[in-house]
Amino acid sequence: MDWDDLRYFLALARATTVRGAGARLGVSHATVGRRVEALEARLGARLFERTPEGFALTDAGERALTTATALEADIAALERSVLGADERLEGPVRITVWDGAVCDLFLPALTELLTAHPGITLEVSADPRSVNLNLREADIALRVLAAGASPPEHLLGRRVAPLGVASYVGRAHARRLDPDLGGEGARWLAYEDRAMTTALVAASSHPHLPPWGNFRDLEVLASAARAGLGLVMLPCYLGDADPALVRLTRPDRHEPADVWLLSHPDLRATARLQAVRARLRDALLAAADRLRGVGAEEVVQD
Amino acid sequence: MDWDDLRYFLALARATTVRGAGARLGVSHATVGRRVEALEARLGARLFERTPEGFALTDAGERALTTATALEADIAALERSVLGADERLEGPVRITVWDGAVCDLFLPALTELLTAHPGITLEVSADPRSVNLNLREADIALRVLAAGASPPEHLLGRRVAPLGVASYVGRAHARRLDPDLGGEGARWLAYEDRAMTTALVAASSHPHLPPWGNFRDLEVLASAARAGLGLVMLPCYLGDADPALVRLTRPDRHEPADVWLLSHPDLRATARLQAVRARLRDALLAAADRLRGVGAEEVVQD
DNA sequence: TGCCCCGTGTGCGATGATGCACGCGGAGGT
DNA sequence: ACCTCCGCGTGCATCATCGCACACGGGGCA
Repeated sequence: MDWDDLRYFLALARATTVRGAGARLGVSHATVGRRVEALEARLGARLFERTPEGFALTDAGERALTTATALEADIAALERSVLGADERLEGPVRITVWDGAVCDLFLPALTELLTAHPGITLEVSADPRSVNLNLREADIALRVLAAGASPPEHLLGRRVAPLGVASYVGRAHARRLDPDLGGEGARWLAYEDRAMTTALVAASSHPHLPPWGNFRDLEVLASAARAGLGLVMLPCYLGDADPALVRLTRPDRHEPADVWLLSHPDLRATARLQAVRARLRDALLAAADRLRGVGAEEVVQD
Repeated sequence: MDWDDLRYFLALARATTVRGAGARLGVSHATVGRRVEALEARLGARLFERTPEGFALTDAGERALTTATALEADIAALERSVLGADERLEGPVRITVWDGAVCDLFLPALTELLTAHPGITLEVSADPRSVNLNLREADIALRVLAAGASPPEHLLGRRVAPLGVASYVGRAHARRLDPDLGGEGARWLAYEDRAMTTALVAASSHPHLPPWGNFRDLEVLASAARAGLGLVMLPCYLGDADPALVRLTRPDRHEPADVWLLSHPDLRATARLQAVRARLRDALLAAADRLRGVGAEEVVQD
């Protein structure tokens, strides 16, 4: 019995295809198939039903999934436990941000630390989805939470700054699109998250303008605005930093959300994480104005 | 992170030497060392302190041991869970007995079942130590419990017969050693378990005779008796079946213990285990007289 | 109805892990 | 004080495992 086979089983149960599971595990789909097959042989039971739609769990598979999920959590806890006692300024630090552009706000502040301790390796990933710090998918998470919301239970969290959102228009298209400059037929470029879009539009300076389109990434949204496809509401740190964008004439800065710095309590004492966290926090506090979007207002004058 | 490394870690934590751990796992000692080393590298922490006396757990190792032990239990439960639903009369059946000689009492009764279902493979091991059925070290255990004692909690148990113990002497040495035939200087050959030996001697027909020696295996004890090294108290199924042994003239049959048939509730519904268990139980019930040691009394007449 | 795309299962070459044999160091016994 | 035994770490030959490429089958779309 190879305990590692349960890792493959778990991935396959979640992905439902050997290709998908292999991609997540970073191995070939053939390996996933072989390992799961071996596991079934050793256990003497079929864990999956091979259907044209993919791999579906059998009853035995469902029971195994329960156990395997618990195992995964236990092993993640083990990792955190031993990592929590690590006093060396070496090793990987995994940061996840909700949007890649915020890196501009803190990466420069980390260079000194990173050059002083070349053993520390940084892994930054941008992913708007929530990550599971309990499973150690990351060590430090930068996330945006609605104002007033609390971070998940049992997580070490610090609110570093309110996140300002403002309305922007492509600089080259301001006269054509800004309603206050006589623009006609303008529309809001919409996030993929329609509920959030509706809320943002309702609270905006021009709640009567219709939403249009469906953009998932902030960067894409900014690009669409630069191209003059419509008006857009963006985090100020993004819109203000983009010279091809300009805020609408009528100010409507919202601060509906806060930026949080999250990490797992088990890793509180880990030296390298402590160091990175401290620099990160300071950098974000120092960049609070840019995150709120104050001090950078600029309006196109007629 | 290879989950299987935790299996090696666990074995090493218990064996304290890579050689011992390798032996238990059925792999080379080099492999154990390499896998544990890899685990430590991945976790970024030393789990063992390399001392001249062997591998000692560090603090981090102690914490890891807690988790790994829990993982082992979970995985064993998973095995039982999927195995419990196995309706095929195929696969391994692992039986452990407290003494190899009892196999004579039930193996003949299994031949029919085993020839009818060649897919069933039998693995029998004789080990007087207690086995952990929760960890699935065996599927079915035959164990001797003191009269009145209960089987471990949460275990499916059935008392199949009282175990008779009687005193024997080598047939060729009866006249010389049996006190009731005028033997002088006789002594009891002692079990390794001195407490049990003392209790047995005290309850015997000749409590004044001194214990002597230190014999671990029942078979060895019987051999010593055959050689005339002394008197011996043996389970009746053993002594009565040995033509070179004869019971002492003064009867002193004890029934201080019971034979129990133990298995795990999770495996109750497993077809092949059900079948084997049923045959096993019937065979032992049919052999109850031999286990008690009645109907086979034989006394050397002067 | 025919085409295309996606996903699974299999054969072959390559890589990485395993087992074996050896050297070394320390502890215990004589 | 010497010797011997036991256990750990390392180099090399072997073998299992993995990744890659291909064939096959089934559903979706035009």
